[in-house]
Amino acid sequence: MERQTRQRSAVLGALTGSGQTLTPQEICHLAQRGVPRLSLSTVYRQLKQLLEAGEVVPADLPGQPTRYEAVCELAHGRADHHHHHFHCDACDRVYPIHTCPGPMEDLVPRGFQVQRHDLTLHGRCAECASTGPA
Amino acid sequence: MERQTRQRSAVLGALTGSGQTLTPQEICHLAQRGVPRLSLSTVYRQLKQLLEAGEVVPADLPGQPTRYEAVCELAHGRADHHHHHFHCDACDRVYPIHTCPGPMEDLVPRGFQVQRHDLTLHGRCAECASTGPA
DNA sequence: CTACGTGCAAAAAGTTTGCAATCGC
DNA sequence: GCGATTGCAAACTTTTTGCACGTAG
Repeated sequence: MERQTRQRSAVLGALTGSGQTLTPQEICHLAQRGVPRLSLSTVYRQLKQLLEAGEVVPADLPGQPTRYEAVCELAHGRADHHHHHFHCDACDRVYPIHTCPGPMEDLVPRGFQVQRHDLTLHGRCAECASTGPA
Repeated sequence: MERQTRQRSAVLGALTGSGQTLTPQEICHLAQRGVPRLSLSTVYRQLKQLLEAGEVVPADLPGQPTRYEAVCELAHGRADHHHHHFHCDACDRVYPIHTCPGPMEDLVPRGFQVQRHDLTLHGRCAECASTGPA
């Protein structure tokens, strides 16, 4: 069903090309390098389709606008790869964390069923930590 | 500086009274039982003051509107008590988790400095798990 | 009495949708 | 050519702000 439009490849290209976890705004700016008249609505619409197609996954960090990341770049080729995020408070970039502290079932009271967990680390990335160790 | 207004106690009362983690909307509805003409703006303004006063802490769950919780009820009396959250996908309630999987420094690449982490568990709470085990 | 707090309405920010024009297939 | 996709503008949601009135101290 999905048509191959310039906008679609520009959106996906912005994500895979950056190898990062981006907000819709950032995606729009990046993708406009290839398609100048690209609108933010189209970015949202394409993101929705790409989500359903499993080519992109959302990364909802607490207290921030939803970001998106390309599956192929960040998930090492596995569509369902479980990973977490590191948010640099200094440069506001988001890095994938491919390790996990392990099962969480023990943390909850009796009777609770844990199906999923999100972990977000905050701090300073290597670059910002070395630049200005505030 | 902070004045003791009916609105202020209604907002704080809604949080402490419920013992839950609530959205500003929920707080407003609850608090309007005592102050019917309470406006949502005032809820936000009081929440901001209560945050600064350390009587309330925000709980930003990924992909959801920000919720707030009263410190005294949920943090066992310690203003800086570190805790996490369990979100029930069925009833949409949020429960505090007072345990923690432990230090997270090992998860990040060399050079990264971890200062903080947020953990959100998702699943079904005891009540919903027993009611209808979907 | 005076200044902070309140309610309302409007604004800002992020996201979704309606619609006519466009473009892939 | 047909129908999905696009761009624009308007709607919607969550949160913030401007302003005149109310009220605590």
